[in-house]
Amino acid sequence: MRSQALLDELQWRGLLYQHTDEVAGLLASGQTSGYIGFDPTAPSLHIGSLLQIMLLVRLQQAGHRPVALVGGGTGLIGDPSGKASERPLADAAHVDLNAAKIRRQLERFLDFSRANGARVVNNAEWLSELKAVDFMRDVGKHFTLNYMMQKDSVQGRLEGGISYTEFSYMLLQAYDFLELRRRYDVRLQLGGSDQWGNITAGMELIRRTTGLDAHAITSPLVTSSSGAKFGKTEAGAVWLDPTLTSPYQFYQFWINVDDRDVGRYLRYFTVLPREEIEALDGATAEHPEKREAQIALARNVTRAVHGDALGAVEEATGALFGGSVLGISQVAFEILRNEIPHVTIERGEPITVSRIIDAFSGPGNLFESKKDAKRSIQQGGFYLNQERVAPDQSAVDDSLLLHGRFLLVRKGARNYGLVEVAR
RNA sequence: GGUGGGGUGGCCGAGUGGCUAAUGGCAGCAGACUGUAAAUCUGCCGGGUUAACGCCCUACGAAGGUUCGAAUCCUUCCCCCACCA
Repeated sequence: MRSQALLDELQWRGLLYQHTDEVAGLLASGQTSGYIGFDPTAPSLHIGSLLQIMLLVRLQQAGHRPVALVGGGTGLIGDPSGKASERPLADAAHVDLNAAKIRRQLERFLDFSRANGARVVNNAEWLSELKAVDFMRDVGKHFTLNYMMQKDSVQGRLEGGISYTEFSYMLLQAYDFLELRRRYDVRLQLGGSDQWGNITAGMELIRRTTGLDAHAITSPLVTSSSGAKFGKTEAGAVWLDPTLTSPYQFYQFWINVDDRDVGRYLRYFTVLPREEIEALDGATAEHPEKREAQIALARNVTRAVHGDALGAVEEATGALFGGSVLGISQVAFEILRNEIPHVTIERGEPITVSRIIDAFSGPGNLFESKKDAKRSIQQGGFYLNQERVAPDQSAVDDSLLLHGRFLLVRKGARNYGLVEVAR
């Protein structure tokens, strides 16, 4: 019944896309193990993978053992699922390095101590040992070309081309499932809906080679109401690694979620209980301008991913979006310094608009280029201490400095930077 | 291996010798309206420099060449697609 609770829970949260018929029986039969694979082609997981991580968390909460598989082996091949075109091969050194980083990210979400303690494994462990001839005989023989060609991941690529390497990917993932079934009695694989084909290939392989049972659950693709790809911002993906996406930017991503999406995201990405989420749904419907649901979402997810950094982030957010600049305390500025783009100017050096622009221009900075900055000023989108800067303004009066040394820079509605005069 | 078609800015996609930093759409940015939302309207949307007009640099798979001038023509190479072998 505990198991039915898991399926009900996933169902209510909108996380159940497809599953095998017997999965309810499996979950009902007692503690079992389920796994999800994570791709180490990037040095960090992003919020797309966060949904998968949360699936493992929910699995563990329901009393089962979560197994996170880092694809140190499969990452060298490349999963064609959901990809429109062939990707360049990743090099082994990077994949190794990434796998180690991703392992650490996964570890902070899972509990390793309990009876149903989590496990993190790397498929390089067995895939790198695999001999081509053995693989063809032991794995390849169980799949017909016809079966493989029918998979969506392959179908989608017939027009644009797919290499034998990526075409074979599903067999490696199938083999992973088999290995996990043998080694750790893992009977369930979870994943995004695009993984269904790979997962069922694994079930197929397990049945044919061992006769044992295997099961699958997939979650829907996360969408956004605006039609934009979920998890992408103008700056690129939203990463879990604080050096790639600062905790402040991370929090801002969630705070800015569309009213139409926030209820869904609360269900997907937090472990908040049903009543609480439903109350937030009501809050959004009644006084959306208070953004209570967004705040709850941002707070919970940021805490889960960045832990203690949440306090500083909220302090910084309050300072920037809370009210007058004069009310920002010295302490808040010191926090802000670490959360938003920040430059230091020598004391005595004259502060000018162009000096500030230079400091904040560059790829990935507040302004992409100096041209971009000039444009912004021309269009009236550049502010110092929340005061719009006129196109012909060049000097900045020292008296504007807050606490004698801080100057708040803003581009447009919500992009901030901080100038600090060295003491 | 052969024949034919194709590779254009973040994406899609026009453009077949000068009027092309390159039509259009999407995405993005700024302003107005707001709630750090959505929708809508307006403007912007390779980079450097300039108060500005402008000037310069880089760019149409890669490298060469023809030409006063090339995304557009020629050569070689790489990649993709279709058919044939």
